[in-house]
Amino acid sequence: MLAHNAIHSSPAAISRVGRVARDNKPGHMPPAFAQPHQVLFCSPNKEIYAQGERATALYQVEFGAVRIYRLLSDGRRQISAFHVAGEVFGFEADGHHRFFAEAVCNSAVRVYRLPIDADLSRDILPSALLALVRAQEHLLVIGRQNAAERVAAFLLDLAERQGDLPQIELAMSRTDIGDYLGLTIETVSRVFSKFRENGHIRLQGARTVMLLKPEALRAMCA
Amino acid sequence: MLAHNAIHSSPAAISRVGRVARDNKPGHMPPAFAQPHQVLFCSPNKEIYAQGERATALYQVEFGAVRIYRLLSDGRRQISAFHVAGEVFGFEADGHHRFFAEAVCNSAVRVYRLPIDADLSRDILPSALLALVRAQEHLLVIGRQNAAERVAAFLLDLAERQGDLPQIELAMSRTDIGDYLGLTIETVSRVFSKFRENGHIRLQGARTVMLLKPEALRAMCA
DNA sequence: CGTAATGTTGACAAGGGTCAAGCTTAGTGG
DNA sequence: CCACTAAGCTTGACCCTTGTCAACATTACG
Repeated sequence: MLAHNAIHSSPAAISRVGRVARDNKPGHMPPAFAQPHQVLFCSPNKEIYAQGERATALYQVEFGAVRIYRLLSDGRRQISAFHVAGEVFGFEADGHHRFFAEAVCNSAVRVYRLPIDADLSRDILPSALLALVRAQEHLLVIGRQNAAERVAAFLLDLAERQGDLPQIELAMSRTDIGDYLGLTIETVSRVFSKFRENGHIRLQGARTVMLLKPEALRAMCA
Repeated sequence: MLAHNAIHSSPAAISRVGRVARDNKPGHMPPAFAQPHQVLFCSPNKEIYAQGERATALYQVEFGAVRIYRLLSDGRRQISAFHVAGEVFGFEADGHHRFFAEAVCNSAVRVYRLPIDADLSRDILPSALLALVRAQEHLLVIGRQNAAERVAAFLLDLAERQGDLPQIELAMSRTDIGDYLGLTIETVSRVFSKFRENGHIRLQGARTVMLLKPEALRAMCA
């Protein structure tokens, strides 16, 4: 079952791109943190941390996108979240990572080594709670919505996070989308095609989506 | 789809059972909080808070069980978590509840009104992170595991939370289990029957489960 | 321009949903 | 104490959505 999407190319260790200048880009990061200890530049599929590793830092996406996922022993994968610019990830309950984190595309990630001081830890609670609410809402999508509803919810969520522009750039492959929505790539692809035929979206290549009727999509996810 | 489990009888308002004696039961609550502002006694299906309400408190289960859930407009329900004795719930990202919380069975819930003072808020971060990890792990179960694997994971999780005794008391109905696992009651029932036929479990009535071969169940969820 | 990775589409199969009937259990009242 | 009832649970028959397998198209890249 689903063995075809078991292949992931991320044996590479974390490459520290060392302390770099980060005094630029003032204040377009939502929870404007203090100086990160370092900034990590990642090419696609670069591993940021792995399941089982000790959790030594929190991370904030500067640009690009990151996937958080888990694997079953037979290779089935569930992506629990995508994180884009400004979002914080890497929270763990007991000092070691229960998930993998990888760059989806060329990305930069700010690294805040633990322990985080008291001021900062007040700032991160909202980020943790946001992640919790997102995960719980995603449970509803995966647990109770059909394929079309899941894809509609996904597209609307992305559009909202990209500033509600009608045109969306998908950083992730169909495999990623399937593993996020609990579907196969074939089903994802068929839903995209159906949406195109219905006039709900326009596709310019596989990764550029224009939402022609966002209301129609919104109506689907009730 | 799934309209048969849309009926929920909880129009009742929250009944405050006022300040009661709570100096008893010392220190068997994992995150030993200070005095709660009140303790709420709940009969089955009593609403603790509703989606849309302002979040005014955090809650800790004293005994019994609580379900956290969301509804789609057509009545489909997804239970994102069950909470049992000692667990804290009610975290929200922006001051209002995105979910419903109801007692599953006769229960008592400690109420800590917001804002929580600084000392306490340090204590609650671990609870929030635990809830986040649980939700993300549940995503894997719902997104990528089949019916038998989901039920196996559910039974093992319950057993672990009840102290790893071989005998489990289910506080919740098949409908609740189905809505937690993203399955119908019929499928849940069939999996229970299959596990009984395989000798993995013994059922004494519908709500008492003995795990005869926990290793076999464990092997299923990889 | 050629090759590999990614995406699309079709035919078919299967897991789980739907509908319906019957069974168990707990609760109630005679 | 037992019969009656209603709610919850189980089981069967059938069917639909989505997964599987395969072929082909498209895109990205060297």
